[in-house]
Amino acid sequence: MRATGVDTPTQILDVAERLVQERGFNGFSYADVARELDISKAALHYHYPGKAELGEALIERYAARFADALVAVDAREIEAVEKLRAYAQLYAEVFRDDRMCLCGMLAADYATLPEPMRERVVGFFDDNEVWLTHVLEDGRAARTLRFQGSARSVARTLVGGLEGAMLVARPYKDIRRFRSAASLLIDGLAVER
Amino acid sequence: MRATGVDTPTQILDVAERLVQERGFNGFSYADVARELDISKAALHYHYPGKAELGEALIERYAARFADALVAVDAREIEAVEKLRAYAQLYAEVFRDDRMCLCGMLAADYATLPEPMRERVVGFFDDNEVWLTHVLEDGRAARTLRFQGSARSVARTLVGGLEGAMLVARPYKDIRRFRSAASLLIDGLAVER
DNA sequence: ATCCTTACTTACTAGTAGGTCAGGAGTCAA
DNA sequence: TTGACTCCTGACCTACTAGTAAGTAAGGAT
Repeated sequence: MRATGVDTPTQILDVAERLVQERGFNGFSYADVARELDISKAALHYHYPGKAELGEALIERYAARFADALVAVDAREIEAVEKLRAYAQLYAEVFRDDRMCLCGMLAADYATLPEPMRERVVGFFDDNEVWLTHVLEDGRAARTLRFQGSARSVARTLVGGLEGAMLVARPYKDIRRFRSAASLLIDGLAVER
Repeated sequence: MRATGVDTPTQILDVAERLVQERGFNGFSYADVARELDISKAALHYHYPGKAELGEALIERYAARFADALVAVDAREIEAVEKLRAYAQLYAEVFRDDRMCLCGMLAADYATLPEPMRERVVGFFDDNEVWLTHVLEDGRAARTLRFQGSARSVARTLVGGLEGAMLVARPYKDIRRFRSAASLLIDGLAVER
């Protein structure tokens, strides 16, 4: 453990996470991470035997943090549309410093990922979809949300829409592009009053 | 020129395009392309001096084909909403055989791209945005489309929404996921009657 | 005092990355 | 029949890739 007070495995995850979110899974190397932390490549292999295992750990931590954030949103006594806005806000926070959603980035790299990573990426999207589906159903039942089609299909459209909004906004380095798209996607579901 | 009747530069673009759309710009190599075409890596360098130039040629051709398709859509005397559906259909065709939109994929790889490629990727999105903005404005004027906010911001939401729908649908290998999201995005703009 | 674990290091491997260069075969016009 | 041009190959280069082998300093347990 070094001066930062953060243990090495965590520091490795922090650096690798940022690199994957910025550059993609095939856009960074063990050497990149080792250089930034000023440790040897072999130290990385000590903590994470291979890139596949590092990738798995990355998704696991990211998904867990996201899941925690969703639980926190649920704990707030707010209307469904506000939960959707809070959900979009999670994405907006990720967008800062030119980062793409980790799993959105890995979805792009999907064809080159080892199988265990693939399963976790899909699991992340499934979890998001389930959470959004519940929020949408609650909102429809409470008549604060209105939409055509199944809650599930709207949930999928939202996940895709927000991931895509990040993807396209990133080259422009303009978070307003993301916010504008997120607002249009969500406001269209709100019952006017 | 070999038995196929297609010249080498075009064959190179064909293979490289598929590889980028499937695996990303950092997920394929000159060796991959050379192996598939059964020519030497040096032959690739003869036609495209470096990966950057190959990438530029890739985007140029892709954007030109896309632009031609948009002109063809415009030539058809159909309502704005049908033009939007035709636009989404262009994406759906790209989605076949596990391909992501070339520029959507390059948007993910954006941080690692050489500057000339970056400019062309942004140019592609700009062109799409402009075309969609015109269609949306025409539709609003003809009262066949209805939406909140500027046509420009809706255009951006559509580009992002469709790119993201492809991105997320690809791990599931399910074009219905894409079609469903595309329908929800576009039908929400149509004036009911 | 010894043994064992943790957390590394240096030095190395085989393989792949993008890229270069000299030259050769085929075509074509003068 | 020579020269120029196009399109290509084989041999090569340097840098980097993920990963491994062997060793070591520090610290706790017995």
